[in-house]
Amino acid sequence: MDKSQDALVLLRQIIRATDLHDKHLSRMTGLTMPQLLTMQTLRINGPLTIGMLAKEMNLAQATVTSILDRLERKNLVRRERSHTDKRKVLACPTDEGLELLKSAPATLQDTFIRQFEDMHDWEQSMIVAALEHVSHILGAHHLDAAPMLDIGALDRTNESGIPDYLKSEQNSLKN
Amino acid sequence: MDKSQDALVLLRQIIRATDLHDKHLSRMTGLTMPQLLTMQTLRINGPLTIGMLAKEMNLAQATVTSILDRLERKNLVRRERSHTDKRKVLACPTDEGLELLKSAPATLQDTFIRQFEDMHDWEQSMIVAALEHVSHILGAHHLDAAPMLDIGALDRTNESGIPDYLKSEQNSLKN
DNA sequence: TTCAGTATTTTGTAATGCAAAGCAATCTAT
DNA sequence: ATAGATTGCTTTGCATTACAAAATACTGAA
Repeated sequence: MDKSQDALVLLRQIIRATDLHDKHLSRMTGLTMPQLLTMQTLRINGPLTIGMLAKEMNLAQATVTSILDRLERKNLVRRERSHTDKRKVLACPTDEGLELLKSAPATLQDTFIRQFEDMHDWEQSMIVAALEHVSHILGAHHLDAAPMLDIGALDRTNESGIPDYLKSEQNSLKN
Repeated sequence: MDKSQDALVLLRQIIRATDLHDKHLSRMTGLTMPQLLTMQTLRINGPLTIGMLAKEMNLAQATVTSILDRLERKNLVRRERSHTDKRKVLACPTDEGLELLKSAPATLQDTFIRQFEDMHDWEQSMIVAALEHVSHILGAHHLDAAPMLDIGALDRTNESGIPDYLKSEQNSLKN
């Protein structure tokens, strides 16, 4: 009958699955979730200033500073001052840090991609279309998101328009 | 071309949107995210023992105890010892607690349901089918999920089978 | 009664998370 | 040039999470 209930339950299942996978990864790597999120964000985006990192992760700068302190102590991240603007500090993942992520158990998106690509072309299209629909309904199509499921937050708003509880500023990318 | 990348980006957008909405709700209600999650869990499930609550939220019992301490101090939750088994303590949302949730801004699922029900029947079916597919791929179809998006975690594993990083015990429901 | 098991709280420690204050570098307008 | 505003990060102080291990309280069975 009520397809909207069905859809909501399925969405919750999906979100929950990624959440549980995150916690699993966290245990495997010995990092806390915020630390893991930080590493993943750096892996995807490359070196970032602390401010950009904080914006990406939707956290206060002070919070990111203390997370980086611990990651640096573990030699997973290195801080490097920008040459062009010495106020800025770049957080760079170390080789050891990247290695840790690589050695982590098969990521959820690996599983997803493998099974997704086994599907018929029309099935793939149907799923993408449906997800687009849902994303639009939730006002999520504005959000800049990396193609990875593992950890639960990249940030950034683009356009105007839809739900207003996302009002971060535009970002200028230049270190 | 690469539809799997598209699908992953869309999924991340969706997950991210619910996360941002959670943080928004958190600010509006003046509760932290774990506190909000606790209240929502109680709203959905009704009074629960501390142990059940912890299992639902995928947290340690000790953690839930301290969260409840603060919610109780705010008069949003009341503790009540079970009569039949005096070891057990039931966490009951107070009227004030339920009121707080009700006065919260329009929930994400309200938006979702409203727009979803405006769609054609075949579109609804397509979306549900696609979500089922995705849920299955992620091994999420086992997860017991309430039909609500607002806050990011209800727990519980059912069957055997798929991804093994969800190994909570079976739950016996009787206070 | 005694004892193993169950349910919760207490204790102790580490990590988040943030606002506000502090500092250093840069920019802007004089 | 240079005072004042701004930007970018860290420090400080505080409240909250989060969890393991120990302590407490109750139950049910031998």
